[in-house]
Amino acid sequence: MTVDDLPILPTPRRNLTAPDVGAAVVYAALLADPIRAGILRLLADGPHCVCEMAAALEARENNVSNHLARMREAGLVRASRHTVNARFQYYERDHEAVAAARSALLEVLR
Amino acid sequence: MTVDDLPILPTPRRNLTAPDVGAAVVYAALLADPIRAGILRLLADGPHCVCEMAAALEARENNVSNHLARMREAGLVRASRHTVNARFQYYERDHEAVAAARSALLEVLR
DNA sequence: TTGACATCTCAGCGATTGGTGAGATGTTCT
DNA sequence: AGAACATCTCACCAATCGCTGAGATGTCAA
Repeated sequence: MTVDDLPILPTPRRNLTAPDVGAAVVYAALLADPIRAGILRLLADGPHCVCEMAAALEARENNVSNHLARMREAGLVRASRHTVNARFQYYERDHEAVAAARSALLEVLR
Repeated sequence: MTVDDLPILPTPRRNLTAPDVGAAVVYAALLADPIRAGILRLLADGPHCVCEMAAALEARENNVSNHLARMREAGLVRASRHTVNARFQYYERDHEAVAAARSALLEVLR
């Protein structure tokens, strides 16, 4: 559909309902940072500890930890200490939350 | 896969390659605002003029116009005056750019 | 136990961002 | 031509955001 397919003498429709994009905006804001997006991309291939991700992303560990805290609160990732070497905190994605993010964003870009 | 499926005595892999999330971050930043996300969602159903979208989103027209300018520069939307009533500037999505945004974001959330 | 390592938390700062107001351009109608 | 309308641009301000540094907690190894 191009613009010229519109009805002749268009009168702006001023009573359109506002789309609900709240969830999509929240998830997009989380993805809108190279470190957070990099973390999510890394975790797509399986769990990683903080120092692994910091090295891969060339960022400082406390910085990565800060971003992980935000994504943890948003429910996108989950942390658990490894049972053998508890010094490392391993992060993994919450697949349900990631699926929710995916569908919320696809709803906007549909 | 859960964390306990990891190899015993894990040694952090510090030589992982950094994923390229540049495009996804740019598109996510554009979606990370209720007005811009609302615009994209509205345009999914066909072209709209600025005043229509401003009314639907309950935002001021110059504010909507500002956001449209950013999305225009990013190539996500395109504007053209209606041939009959040239007072209205009709916006439509650039389907190729939207598809690029979709695949960049899905690559991160894969 | 001591030291090294991995992670977390948080205050502070510089940078970026979104909304606003005002003014300018272009279009339609009378 | 003049008035009303639709849109655009831009400087300004307040709010938000990301990075840093410092200090604290917890874990392992010597």
